[in-house]
Amino acid sequence: MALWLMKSEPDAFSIDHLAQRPRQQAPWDGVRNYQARNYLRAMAVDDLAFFYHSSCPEPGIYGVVRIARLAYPDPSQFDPKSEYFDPKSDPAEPRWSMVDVALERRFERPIALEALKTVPQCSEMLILRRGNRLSITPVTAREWRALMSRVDE
DNA sequence: GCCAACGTTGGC
DNA sequence: GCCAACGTTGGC
Repeated sequence: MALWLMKSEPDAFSIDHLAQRPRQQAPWDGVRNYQARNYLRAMAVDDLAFFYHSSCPEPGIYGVVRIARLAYPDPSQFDPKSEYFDPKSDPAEPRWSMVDVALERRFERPIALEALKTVPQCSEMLILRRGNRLSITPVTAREWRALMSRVDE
């Protein structure tokens, strides 16, 4: 089983939005970066991912989601009215993928970015790298354990 | 294929 | 709002 971190601006889509969806499940659409897309396609059902809020007053990890459906074409790429519309994507060979995620756990106390930076086992995390803009990144088992043990303290 | 210009991201 | 970082675009 692989572990991930998925970033979203909470104004657009937050862990609270996910919690309000039927069955607390939703498509993770709008990824328009090739490397992030490749990570989406590498995900397996039941992989777990941290849900990270960015561009907000308190950036950080707000909970955990489970991958509920394997990557499939993101319909918004073909919708001219969508902000994610991509006129260059060929319906015969869709360029952009998405997965479905289901809420696994919402942290009572989120792990703030500020706190994340102080965890020694997490010093190599991609999210902490200056200028990193990837919205989907792999997380190691060691990083995962270190963070989950903080949550459960 | 190079690379400058431009747009976007995201913490602060 | 600022600014650094980085991906994408497009002229050559």
